[in-house]
Amino acid sequence: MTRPIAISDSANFYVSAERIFDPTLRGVPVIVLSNNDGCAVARSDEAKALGIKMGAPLHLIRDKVEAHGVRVFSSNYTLYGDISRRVVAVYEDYTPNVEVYSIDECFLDFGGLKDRVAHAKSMRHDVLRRVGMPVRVGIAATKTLAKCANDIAKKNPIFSGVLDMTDPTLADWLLPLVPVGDIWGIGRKTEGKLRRIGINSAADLRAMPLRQARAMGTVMLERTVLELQGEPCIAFDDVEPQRKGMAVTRSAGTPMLDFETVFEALTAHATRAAEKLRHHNLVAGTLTVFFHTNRHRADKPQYTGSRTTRLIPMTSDTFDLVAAAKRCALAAWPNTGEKLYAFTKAGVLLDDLLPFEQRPRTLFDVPRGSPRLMTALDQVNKRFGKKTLILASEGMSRSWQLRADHRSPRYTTRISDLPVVR
DNA sequence: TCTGGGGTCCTAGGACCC
DNA sequence: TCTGGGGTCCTAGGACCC
Repeated sequence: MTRPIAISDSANFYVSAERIFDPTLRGVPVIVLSNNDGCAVARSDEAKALGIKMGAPLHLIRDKVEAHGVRVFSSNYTLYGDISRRVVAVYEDYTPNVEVYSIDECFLDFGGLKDRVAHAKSMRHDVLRRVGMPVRVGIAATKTLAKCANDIAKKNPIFSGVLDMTDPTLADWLLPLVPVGDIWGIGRKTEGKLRRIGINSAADLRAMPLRQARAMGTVMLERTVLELQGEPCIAFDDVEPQRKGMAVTRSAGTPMLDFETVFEALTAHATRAAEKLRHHNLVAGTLTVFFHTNRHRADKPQYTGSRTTRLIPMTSDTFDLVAAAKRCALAAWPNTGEKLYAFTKAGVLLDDLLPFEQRPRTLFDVPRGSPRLMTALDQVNKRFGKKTLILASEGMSRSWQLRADHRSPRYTTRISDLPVVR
């Protein structure tokens, strides 16, 4: 038999992270908003019970929020990232192999254990005691089955947060309980297709002929069927893969009406992208810029601008990226009258990433950009705080900057954010 | 008034080659 | 009259994930 895999995920991760430091949030409805305070992306159980859906726009649920005194937070990624690292550190005490899958989920190698359930339970208690984060664990022969087990444990308190579904007989009993749309890898479109032919649960999908799965979906659907049958197709992978692209995109707090403002935002995004590249010791070969108007406003003029350019030689230099972004933005700018469009979102995408050492050299490999200046820039901004040194083209008005009206203190990473106790 | 951000993988189809 | 076949590479777009 293959090595059992566990997946551990945090309950309502962002909300639980907020609750660690503010006990008054426990037992009451809490939501955490997406960037720009747009949508609810995390909800406490109490908020879910009020009927607040995942991704609900704040302006559409305002009444409910006010009527029930829902506590509202802007997202505080600095805090969540730090809590996530602490949770992973506990997992690492319980298994030699951890695959960090997302900010709140890890796959764990649970091979060679005598009593997997006891092991998972003590891990769970330890995460709660040492970090304050409630987690749930699903265990099975494949990743997809482990996700199913986790889903069942989440919805049925009888399992106390741990379900080991390694036993096939148990899987026979439980898989009919998992709706087909809740299976890992089955999204809205595929769910629709499957339900139309009478496949409604994980047990149904497991029984689907492979050829039919391949024909209806892609190899991905075929793989999902095999995984449900207990045959691993998605490898356990605890080495971080080489990332292929990165993006910095933001909605604007207020609409951007002219080129200067859009370019200020793009300067900030390209600057941030360059910082991320240097932090990972990467260079990029392609840069794309885009900006668009509000798609939810059919009554307003719509425009999407987008241009891609090669970066030769490949670079992580802020000045190079900002210059390339400006060329793209100018080329994509609408040549109609100014201020016709209200742009609400802009972004910089980088592709063809390579480790700096593996970059292709030009004939004479003339040093490009200003590596020492970039090092100095990064050091100053690290020591004196983000955005201490910026390019002038980022501007000072920051009218495009996003809203975050409800952000909690960065309790674990910024001393000045800590509340003063008298 | 107000609707997120950052990823991965797969496929189809076009361009190009011999 | 009759006009191949089989590759590779690249890109755009779809679907999915959290």
